[in-house]
Amino acid sequence: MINKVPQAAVPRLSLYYRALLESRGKDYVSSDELSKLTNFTAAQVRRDLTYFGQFGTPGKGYEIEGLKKAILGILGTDKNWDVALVGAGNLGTALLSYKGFKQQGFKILSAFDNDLRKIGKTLEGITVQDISELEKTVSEQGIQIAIVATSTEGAQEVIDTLIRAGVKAILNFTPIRAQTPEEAIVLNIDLSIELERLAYFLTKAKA
Amino acid sequence: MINKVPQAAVPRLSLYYRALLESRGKDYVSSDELSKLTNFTAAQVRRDLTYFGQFGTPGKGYEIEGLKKAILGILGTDKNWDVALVGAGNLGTALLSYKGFKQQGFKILSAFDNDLRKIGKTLEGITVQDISELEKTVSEQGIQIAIVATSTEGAQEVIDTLIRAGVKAILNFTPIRAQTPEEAIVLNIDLSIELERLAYFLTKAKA
DNA sequence: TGTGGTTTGTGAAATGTTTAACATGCGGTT
DNA sequence: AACCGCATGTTAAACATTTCACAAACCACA
Repeated sequence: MINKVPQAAVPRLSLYYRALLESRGKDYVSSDELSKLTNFTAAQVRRDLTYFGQFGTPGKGYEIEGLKKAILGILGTDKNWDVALVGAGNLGTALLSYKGFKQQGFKILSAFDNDLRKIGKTLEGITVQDISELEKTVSEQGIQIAIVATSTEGAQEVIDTLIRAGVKAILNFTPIRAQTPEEAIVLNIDLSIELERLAYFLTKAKA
Repeated sequence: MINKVPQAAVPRLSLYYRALLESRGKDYVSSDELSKLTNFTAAQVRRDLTYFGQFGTPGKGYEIEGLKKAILGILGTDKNWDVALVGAGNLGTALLSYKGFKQQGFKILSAFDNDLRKIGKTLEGITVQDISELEKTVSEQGIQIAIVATSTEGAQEVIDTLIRAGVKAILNFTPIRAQTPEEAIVLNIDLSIELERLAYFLTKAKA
């Protein structure tokens, strides 16, 4: 592939996949139909898919089962992924019980906290371990994905430890912007910033 | 202002603000220093700020207190915003106790659920109300921002109700992509999609 | 008042992404 | 086997965003 894939195309792929799940009973779906299901333009649907290969048949559209498998393969969600959770507070607990993860092949395998009141507790079948065991456990289990839902204070250190343990991809719910090596990725979910974007929208709308 | 503001500039503004908070003790800060604090380029810092006005002094930089106030005004976080929370499950409860919101002037004023076991409970000083009261309460209280942390099933209906009640900005944690009128905004926080982006990164890295 | 050092604000270029438009290719039909 | 209709894949244009590079502006100091 010569062309680079726009970052935004990847989450769109996830949405196309969801749309395909809704198209049961049919064999083929056109970019036009996917467009209506996802609210992206038909041209964008076709363009996005061609970033990754040629999946359609002119005159017919995309064979649904084949395209589903192809997208799973591209995203890597045809495999199961083990995930470590750091921080078993309110948010961490909520994430542990979030149903959507398991559905797409993500399994939280171990959870960690530094709060003695939480360590040893079992939530959703996972026993919360002392954070001092983080590096050893994660590296032994070969976990590559981690979710950080700790307080802000220890977050950079937690992320450093995760990287040392071999984690390559992190979903970070703390407001810090961590420094990480090139070969790792951190996606930040920053709730305050999202609310501020909403406030900006409301403020601007009035002006 | 002739030039349109890129969508991505707004969250960067939030990050500049945070960087300014860390620059205590100084009066002025340069785009170069802000660049180092935020990992954006100095040119981007300057460009972003000029989307909203002229805040700097050539040769000196940006006066910190003035710039802080300016950003607060732009984002609308100089005011307090009341927020409604729909869905008092694990995630909703976690959001209720999330400290970062209050800090930036967002206050969850009321919470709703359709589960009889949750209705009437008081969490963080907020009593969970029956979702049937959603439209009336939210419209009476004049709330403009809502967080949706319900299950997938009722989500579109919840969002429709919020819009009817006058809500203009929604932070949506469910995986649905809601249809809303032009004058409203919905920001989607889709945890499965974020994990899938991570899986894509890991899968691609190997290839 | 003039000069030097510094940093902004901004045209212009470079880069990246989306949309438009259509030639190409495929399947079905006669 | 040839034709028709349809939807893909792709080329080119349009649009959007970021980076570059420098003139203009300001301050400090002599």
